[in-house]
Amino acid sequence: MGNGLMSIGEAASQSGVPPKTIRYYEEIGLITPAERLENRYRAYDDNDVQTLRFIQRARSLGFSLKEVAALLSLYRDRRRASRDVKRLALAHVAELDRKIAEMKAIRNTIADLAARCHGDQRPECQILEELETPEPLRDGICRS
Amino acid sequence: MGNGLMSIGEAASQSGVPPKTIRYYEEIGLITPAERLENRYRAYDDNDVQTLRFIQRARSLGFSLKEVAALLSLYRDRRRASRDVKRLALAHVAELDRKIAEMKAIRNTIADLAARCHGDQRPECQILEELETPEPLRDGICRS
DNA sequence: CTTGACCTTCCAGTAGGTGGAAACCCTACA
DNA sequence: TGTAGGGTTTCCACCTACTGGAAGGTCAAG
Repeated sequence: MGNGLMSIGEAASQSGVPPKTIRYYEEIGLITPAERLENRYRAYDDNDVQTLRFIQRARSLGFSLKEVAALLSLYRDRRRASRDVKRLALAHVAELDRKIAEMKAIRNTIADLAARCHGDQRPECQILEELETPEPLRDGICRS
Repeated sequence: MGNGLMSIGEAASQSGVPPKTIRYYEEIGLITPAERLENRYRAYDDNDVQTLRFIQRARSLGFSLKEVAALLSLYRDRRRASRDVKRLALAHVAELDRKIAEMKAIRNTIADLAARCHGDQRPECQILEELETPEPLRDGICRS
């Protein structure tokens, strides 16, 4: 293909998004359906690869596909206000902060229990006892 | 039901596990199939509720259903060594630590980008620019 | 001419449920 | 007696974000 078009495999290796995933993104309408060659193979240009790379990076930063779709439409809109992009990013940060706090609390609860378990041959185990009948909550412990 | 048996709805409200989820747990074999009354309704006793509560707590601490199944079999085994329980708990703590670190790195990357975006009417946006063409990695930034 | 690496489609499965439909059961109330 | 409501039963579909595999088409090299 000397005309700036490439196969799905080439687009995959240039963007970091696997072929299967590219087809999936097309199927769910995240990207516009690729052109087809005579043999029905999908054909991509550098612009498509750019978009795929954009998606790949947004995903690696933990944005959901829905958020990626929003980012993409902002990305393509030359007139967008940066305010809208920032709002989306800050909402994501807030969500991450929430999840991190939750996981930390859970982590500490389990680490706490594990510290009180001898961890030897004997059957007595504070961990199972707590799961069976929990003690009253202490600070930093989250049970939703 | 005066005989210590209760319906799925009652078991649900006593354990905190919704009826649908109880049926689901039965379907996947996490709990043993409930007894049935003449009318084919499921019937639970206090022991079943205890088990459901155990599951509910383990789930709220982020254990996967597979891990919960392992905890349950340890829970039911009076001869188990507390070492085995502790190992499972500590593995979970390690996994949580990994995820927390990953999320923190991602969170900081996005917060960083957002700080460099004006967030006003203008279209220029550092966030989209970074997604389009990333700068070299700096410390604390994770891109998998 | 065959081999192997691509590509195509479709179907199924992952985790952990949730929502809804259609039908049955039981009780209370008019 | 009829009915309205709340439970319960089953089954099927949907959610996220893919991934694996099967069956078949295409193409270039040896």
